[in-house]
Amino acid sequence: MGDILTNKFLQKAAFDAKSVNGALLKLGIRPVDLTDDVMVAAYILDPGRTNYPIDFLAQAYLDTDIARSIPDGIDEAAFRTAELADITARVAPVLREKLRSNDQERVYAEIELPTIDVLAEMELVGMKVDGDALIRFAADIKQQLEALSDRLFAIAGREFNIGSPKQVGEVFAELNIETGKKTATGQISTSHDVLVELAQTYEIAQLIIDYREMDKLRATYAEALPKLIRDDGRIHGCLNQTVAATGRLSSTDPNLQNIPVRTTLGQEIRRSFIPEKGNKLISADYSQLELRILAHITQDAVMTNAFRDGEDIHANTARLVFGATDEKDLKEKRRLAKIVNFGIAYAVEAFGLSTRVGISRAEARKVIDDYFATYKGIRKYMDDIPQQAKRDGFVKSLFGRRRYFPSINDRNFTVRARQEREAINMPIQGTASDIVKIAMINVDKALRNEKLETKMIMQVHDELLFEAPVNEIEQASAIIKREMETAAKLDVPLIVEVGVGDNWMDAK
DNA sequence: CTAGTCACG
DNA sequence: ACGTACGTGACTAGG
Ligand SMILES: [Mg+2]
Repeated sequence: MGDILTNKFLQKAAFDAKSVNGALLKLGIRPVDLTDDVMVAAYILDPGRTNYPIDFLAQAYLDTDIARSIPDGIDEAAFRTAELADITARVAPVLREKLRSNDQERVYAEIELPTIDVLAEMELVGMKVDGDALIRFAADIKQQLEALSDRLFAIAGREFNIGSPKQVGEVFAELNIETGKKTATGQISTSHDVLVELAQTYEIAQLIIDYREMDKLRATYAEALPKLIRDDGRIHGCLNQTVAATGRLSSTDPNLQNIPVRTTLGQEIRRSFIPEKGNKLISADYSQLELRILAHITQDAVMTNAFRDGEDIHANTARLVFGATDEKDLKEKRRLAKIVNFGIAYAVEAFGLSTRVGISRAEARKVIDDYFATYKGIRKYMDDIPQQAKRDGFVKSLFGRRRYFPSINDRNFTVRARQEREAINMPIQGTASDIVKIAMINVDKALRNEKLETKMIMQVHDELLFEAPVNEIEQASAIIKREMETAAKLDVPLIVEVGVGDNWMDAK
């Protein structure tokens, strides 16, 4: 077996190679050098599926079914394992040929396959978490929640389950508080946006906002995470490579890509992610990655030059599009520009922009028109991509990653418009995913070449997080920054900001 | 199991 | 005139 796995002249295909090599890695055995992962290959061919079970691969690519029953006298687990190996070996060349004819061999072989072992290693290393700090935080929050409950019940004139949107809506009705907005099922909406509006007039709305924030932190993080800390003091979550339709990774069990960072209270959670004694955390994140990619893809001269000149892109937009002049003017217009710059990558319309910025629809319409008048290349892109998707059925990232849009010609306006927005966003988000994966592969390799102990421990879409011995910090930081900034050569520079700290918050 | 909500990029 | 910003995952309530 060992001879087969280490024989360089044999082609070896796996189904879910991260599980295979992760298990080996855990035993201290070097990962197998695999020529194929059929699950990942199927994901690259069509990343829009929810999963890629072996039954599907057999059916779709070999036109066969897996056995409906186990032959007499054969152990079920043994049979299914052999069958999995058989189908994997047979389907691998079929998938390879499809990748080749799609011109996707490089994204598969040079990005996705090398990413697998990097992810396996990251999962194995895990993240150290201060469980006691989280438990203390949870206890503290719980007291505050009880105090808040009492105030809420006093205002409502009765007790109710604050965690139930339905009951919150009922309380609002009893107090004659009009929210205006309804949910998809006709219920009164009590979402954050609605509550912020109501908070202008009603104290209860602000209290519910506060309650929700604290309860979220309590349940999802402060109480959940300590239970997941293993004997080594670390959390070993899963990084999924075949889930997101755009090429991004996803994180589960637990999700470590949505650790709070925005609110002061939430930042306490982030502070509980710490290095081992003698180590520090290094956080490296791309500055404006998606906007830089948008500039590159659209070849918009104005935005491209702004990035080349090292401009503050939002301030630049504020001046060029919205005519900001003096400092005071700039501050407000920069805020608007930032929201528009983000929204553009999601194909925001006047309606969406108006509610986000707090201006009228007519004003929002003018803002978007002015934006496109300045960034003409971006307007062209917004027109071209949906056409491309309608013509080809898919769009692709800079590195050949595809996403299909089967409903982009739907007769239903809403369905069609949604797919058009998804199509507009995909090359941007998809290319960002490509670049970050390339960076992960290259950083990992460079750290190994230099024989450093520094370990990559998390990826959060445009950020890589590392744990490094203190004596390696300078060298590792330089390697990380260099490899991330040179992961792709675009017509605009890629800029990475590196921070070091004794917890995830302070490393920012 | 689905809906509603909210944490992140 | 339609519905209205992309991509995720987890928790709670309620059926
Ligand atoms: Mg960033």
